[in-house]
Amino acid sequence: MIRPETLTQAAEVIKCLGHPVRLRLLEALESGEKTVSELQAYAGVSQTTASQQLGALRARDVVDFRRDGTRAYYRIADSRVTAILNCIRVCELEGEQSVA
Amino acid sequence: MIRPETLTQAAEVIKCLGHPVRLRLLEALESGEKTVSELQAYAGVSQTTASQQLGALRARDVVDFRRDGTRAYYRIADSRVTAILNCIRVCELEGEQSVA
DNA sequence: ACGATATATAGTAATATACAAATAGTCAAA
DNA sequence: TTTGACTATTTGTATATTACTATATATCGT
Repeated sequence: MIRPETLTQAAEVIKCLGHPVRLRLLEALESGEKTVSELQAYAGVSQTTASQQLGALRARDVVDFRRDGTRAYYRIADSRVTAILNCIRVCELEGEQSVA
Repeated sequence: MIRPETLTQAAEVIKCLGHPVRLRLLEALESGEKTVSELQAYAGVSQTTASQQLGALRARDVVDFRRDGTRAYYRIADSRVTAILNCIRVCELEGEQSVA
C-alpha cells in the first residue's frame, strides 16, 4: 500500500502533466532548453500563460531553468517526461491505425 | 509535433490519473477486479465518491467493469496504469533514502 | 539614464472539479 | 411484492484552475 503522502505528491505531479499546454511546452523542451518567448511561440499561447504554466511545472520540479540576462532558459528536469511523451506518440499512431 | 487533439485527449487521461483517491482505487485494482464496496472501503471514501471517481476513470477507459447482479466489478483496462503505480513506488523508496 | 525587450506577478471573471447528502434505480431473497 | 443491499446520478456548495488584462521587475543596448 503506497503511503498517502506519496500518493498525494505523485498525484500533484501527474495532474500537472495533464494539461495540453503544459504537454506542448514539454514537447518543445525535448529538443533542448528554450526561452519563454520560444516556448510561448511554439505553444501558441500568451507570454503570461507560458510563464504561468512553466511556473506550475517548475513548482513540481518537472522543469528547471537558468537565467541569462533577461532570458530564462527552461529545460526538462524529470526524465520521465520523455517517456510520457513517447507514450502519447505511440497512442497517436495506434489511433490513426484504428481509424484507417 | 503531436497533434492538438491527441494532446488534449492525453491530457484528459493523465489529469484523470492525477488524483490521490483515483490512484488509490487503481492500486486496489492491481490485484484483480473488485466491487465498488470493496474499493470504497480500501480507499476510505464514501460510496458516492467511489462511484464518481470510478465513473471518471471509466469515461477515459482507464478502467472497465462488468455487472453481476447488483454488483459492479471494476478492473484496470489500461495496462500503463501498472507502470505508473510502479513508478510511484520507486519514487517512494527514493524519497525514503534521501530522508534517511 | 532612456527606451526596448524579456519575464514574472496581481487581480479578476469564467469554468471546472471535488465532495457529500439525498434520490433513484436494479437486483436478490424472503 | 416488499425488503434490503448495491450502485449510479443528481444537486448544492465549496474550492481550484485557467486565461486574460494590466502591471511590475529586471536587463540590455545606445
